[in-house]
Amino acid sequence: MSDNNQLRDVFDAIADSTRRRLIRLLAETEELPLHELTPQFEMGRTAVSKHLTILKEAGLVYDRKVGRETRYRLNASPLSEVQDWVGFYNKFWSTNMLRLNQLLEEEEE
Amino acid sequence: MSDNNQLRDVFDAIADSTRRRLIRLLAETEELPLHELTPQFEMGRTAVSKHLTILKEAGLVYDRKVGRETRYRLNASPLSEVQDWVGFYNKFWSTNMLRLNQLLEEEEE
DNA sequence: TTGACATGACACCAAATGGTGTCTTACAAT
DNA sequence: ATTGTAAGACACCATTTGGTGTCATGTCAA
Repeated sequence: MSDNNQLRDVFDAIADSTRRRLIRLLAETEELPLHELTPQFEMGRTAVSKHLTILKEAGLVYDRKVGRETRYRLNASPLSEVQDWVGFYNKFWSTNMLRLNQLLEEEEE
Repeated sequence: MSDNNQLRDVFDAIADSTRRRLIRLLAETEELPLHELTPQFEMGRTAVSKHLTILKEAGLVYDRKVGRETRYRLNASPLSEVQDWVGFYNKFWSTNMLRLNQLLEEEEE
């Protein structure tokens, strides 16, 4: 299942380190409003809000309004696409593969 | 181990779908020169070359000159960083976690 | 009801991104 | 020796990105 109606590529969403930190914070604390997330970063509220929008477009966060604040919550399931992708290449950095690379290096035409 | 002298963030390098296709092609064929990679894409040689440079900066490809061609080879090991990162969040999309999300959704304040 | 707070929605800007085309150099082949 | 191919190095350009500041709206609290 997971979310397929994502406007934005998940790989794109996690490319930015600020967004990865946001994911981490939301993983730790379950649900957080913008004004509690902002002071964790050295940038303005608007910038953090934009990053959260991008995460939302990728389906990585949900948001819900509670009073005057908007609380953000992690939805990690789109990350399964990343895990599947990277899992495929796992076999290419096994110890055997590193050995093969060394051999090719030494050969050097 | 793996490569730590990378100029560019691995997450950044794999954010682009063209570069992910390049990684796939190099995983399939072990070693390929630029002029064989280029026709796989709907863009010019220069653009493909730039993408390969970015992959190189992230340590994801090696290149070696053979005659007048430059052959590119995959080095998947920096992808372990991605696998480690995404692996941490695996527990957040287990079936139990999805159930919890549903409950929070229904509650809805 | 007045004032402070949280956020959304813009407009704006500099720098990075992802393409293009051209020129030059190196190498291969005839 | 000449010609064609492979690729590096640029200059160039449009669009996107990642930040800023400001203004408007909605909500809480005194």
